[in-house]
Parts: sequence; C-alpha cells; structure tokens
Amino acid sequence: METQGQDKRNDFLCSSDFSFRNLIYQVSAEELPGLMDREKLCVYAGFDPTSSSLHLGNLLQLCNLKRLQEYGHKPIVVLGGGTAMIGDPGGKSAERRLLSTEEIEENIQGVLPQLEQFLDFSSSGGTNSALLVNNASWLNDLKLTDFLRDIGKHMTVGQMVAKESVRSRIERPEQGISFTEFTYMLLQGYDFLQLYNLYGCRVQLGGSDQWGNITVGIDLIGKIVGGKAFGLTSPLVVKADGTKFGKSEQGAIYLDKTKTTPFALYQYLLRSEDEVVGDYLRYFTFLDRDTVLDLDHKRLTDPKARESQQMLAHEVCSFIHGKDETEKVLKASKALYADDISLLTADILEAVAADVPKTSLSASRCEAGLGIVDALEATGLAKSRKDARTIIGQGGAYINNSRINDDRHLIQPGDFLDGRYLLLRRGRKEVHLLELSR
RNA sequence: GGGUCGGUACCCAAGUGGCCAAAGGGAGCAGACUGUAAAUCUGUCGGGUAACCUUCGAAGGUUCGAAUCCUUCCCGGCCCA
Repeated sequence: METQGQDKRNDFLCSSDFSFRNLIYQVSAEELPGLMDREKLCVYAGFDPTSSSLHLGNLLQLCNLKRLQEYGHKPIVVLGGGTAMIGDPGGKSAERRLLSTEEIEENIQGVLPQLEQFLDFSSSGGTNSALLVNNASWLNDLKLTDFLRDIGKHMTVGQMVAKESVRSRIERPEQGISFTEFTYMLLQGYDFLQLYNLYGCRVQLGGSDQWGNITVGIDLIGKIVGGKAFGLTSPLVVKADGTKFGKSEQGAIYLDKTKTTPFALYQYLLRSEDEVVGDYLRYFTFLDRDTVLDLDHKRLTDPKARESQQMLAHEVCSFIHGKDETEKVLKASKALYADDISLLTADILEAVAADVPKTSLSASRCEAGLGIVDALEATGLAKSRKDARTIIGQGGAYINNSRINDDRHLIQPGDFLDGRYLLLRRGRKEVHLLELSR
C-alpha cells in the first residue's frame, strides 16, 4: 500500500532490487549494476511529446527513474521537444506523420506537468533532486553543417543501417524510411552527449526498443569526449496474449484523467491476467519484495481473490491520480459491478458521476419513454442501432445492473434512481451514466 | 520503359456473370462457464424494425443482371531493361 521509506530500501541493493523486479533486459556493460550500488549516478530517460498526455506505455521508465531516485541517484527527464520534430522510427512499422510545431508545443504543455508530478524536483530532494530539460534547447538551433561535422562524422552508415529500427524498415520496401527518421538515432545520441557534458549524466534508461539509440549515445560519448557511459533497457511490457500493454480497444490508456478517467484506468489494471500481473506488480509498484512474493503466493493458492490485481490497480491509480481519487474509484468499482442491485444508489452514482462517461438527458426527452436501443446508440455504448439490438438479443444490456431482454423496452423517468441517475451497461465492462436534468 | 501477377469488409483470404452483404480464418463484440482472469464452447460480426439501401482500388461501359466481362486510370509484388 504505502511507498517504502529510504530506511527500509537501504536493506536492499539497488541492483538486486532491479533484478528482482526483472527490470534489466540489457546492460551495455556488466559493471553497471555494481556501479548502481556503489555510486550515486545521474541517469536519464527521454519522453517525446508525441501526444498531449503520457500513457501507460511511458509508466515503466517513469517508475524506473523514481526508483533510482529513491536509491539516491539523480534522475533527469528529457522532454523531446526537438526529437519530436523528427520522429523515432523505433517500433514503428511505417513512416509517421510529422507533427507541427504547434502540435508539439501543445503536447509539451500537456506532458510537462505530468512529468513533474512523478519525481521529486524540489530542492528538498537534495543533491539528487530531479531535473527536467527539453532537448529542443540544444537541438532546434543546431547548425546542420556543425552537426554533420561534429556528430555525423563519428557514425558510419553501416552502423546505422544495422540498427534494428532501421533494418526492419529497409527490409520492407513497401514501408521504407525517410532520411529524416533515419537521422533520429543521431539526435538521441547527441542528447546523451549533451547530458554527459552538461550534467555528468552517465546512464540512459529506455525500453528494449531504445537499445540502438542508446548505444549511439554511448559511442559518441566515447569517441568525442573519451567518456564512459552506460545504457540499461527494460523488457517490453506485454499482455498475456503477447500484445502491447497499455492499449485498450479504444486506444492508449492515458495518465491524464480527462483523457482516461481514473475509473477506466483502475478497471484496466484490475483486469490484468494472472500470467502477467506479477510482472506488473514488480514493474509499476513500489511494494517491497516480501509483499510482492506474498502476493505471488496468494495468487497461486487463492487466485479467485484477485488480490494481486486489486493491489496493482490500487497502487498504480494512487501513484497517478492520488489516494483520494483512488478511494472514490474503488468505491465506484465495487458498486457499479456489484451483483447485489441494492448497492446501487443515487448517492453512489452521484459520487462516481465524474469518473464514468456520462450523458445528460432532459426530462422531457424521456417523459414518453426513451427506447433502450436509442439510449445505447446515443451514449456510444453501441455503435449502431443494429449493434444495440444485437447486444440486447444476446443478453448484454443492463439498466441499473438488471438485464434488459426486450429491445422495445422504454426508459421512464421513474427508472432514474432518486429521479436523477441511471446506469446503462453493455456487457461486463462498459458503463455509461445517464443524468436526468430538470 | 517491357513482361507478368495482383488490389475483396478491421486484418489475412476465397469467390471469377444471377443461388453474393460476399466462403474460411484471425481480431472485435455479446453470452455460457469462471474470478470484472485465462482457456473452452455458443452466437454475432456494412446500415436499416422491415421493404430495402450502400459496399469488392477509382471512373466509365457491356448486360435484364457485375466483385466477377470490356476500357481507361491509380497503387503494389515479382521478373527483364
């Protein structure tokens, strides 16, 4: 439940904590883990503002930075205002659309406060308070000729083409890769060099797809200033079926509560599969080793209790949205998915109104009765009227947790709890609140 | 530039004048079983209550009738230059 204090953490070595959590996929040198235990390092991870909010896919590196900060290392968050202008080919099967400077600026405005929220940037953090920098500050004014002479000269095309991110695109001629994206790795390498020179930053973190980009930086630091830098990548986070973690059918799960409600985030995590929830607990929570092992054990002996899932959802939701919000969401989740209909009251719905998708409805609109089919379609729970009818026919439509089997069913003002709220549900997962306005 | 094969619904892929809103598989969605899990099984899977409407790379044409035949164009694979 609670994040561990410094005292307890010191019982464990930083590197053994990282290996316990399976956070180390690749390291550039065997000596890095030892270094993590003996010295206070400066480490960085970059985030390109390609969207106006961070999403679950960014969470692992954020957690890693925070974890390292708690072990006394100094984290630097690099906001990729410059690299976002170019676009990372890594992990993409096709060339991506260039973002306009306006879009990037807008995204920065969204992402900046989020980054600031997860790490300790205050001076009270001492010598290892976190630092946030935007690589636009050195990339955007970089002269092309300087760049080509100072950086480009140190990399051969052969090395660059050999990188997985580039090769996978070149090998598919129908995709191809533009010179622009081909250059991306050099910019990221240059970032590392800058951070090394400016802050003495010697370690870069990233997902396993960042390996090629990270090694470019290490090479540049070695060749240009004769320095020794390191890279550490974490495994790709996947779901039980092997697809990427953090994406729902509707798209990415965002950390911004206006884009993905805390309720939706909580529900997403709560539905984690048994096979992977143990990994997630290690990656995304700050629970100590014993607690994690205990949860592993309980999951084997009493999987029905789903303690791991609940803990995961609770911890991550608290980390992102705070404890108060999480308590509300917890209450909402219990009530909305309760088998016992009596638990569903107007008060509960009122409390969760902000967390659940909601549509207001004028009283006059349903005086004469609003068809269930229309309601499902209007709220977006069903993508068409036909879809709505199909769901009802299959027994997947619920009003206030009671199944509706008749597609001609009319919603009456009296169906609204306390005359105000009505809960519409599709299948097991999707809910939508109807609010009666007077 | 020449030759050749191809472009079908979210993806893969059958269909080669009417029985085609279009086989099959995957994904998705719903249900059963469970534990708001996985696996499995069932149903569904362009839109419309229906009559019917819109779809098979694009535009034209032939025909009572076209995804299927013809013409032009666009895009891709492979081979040759």
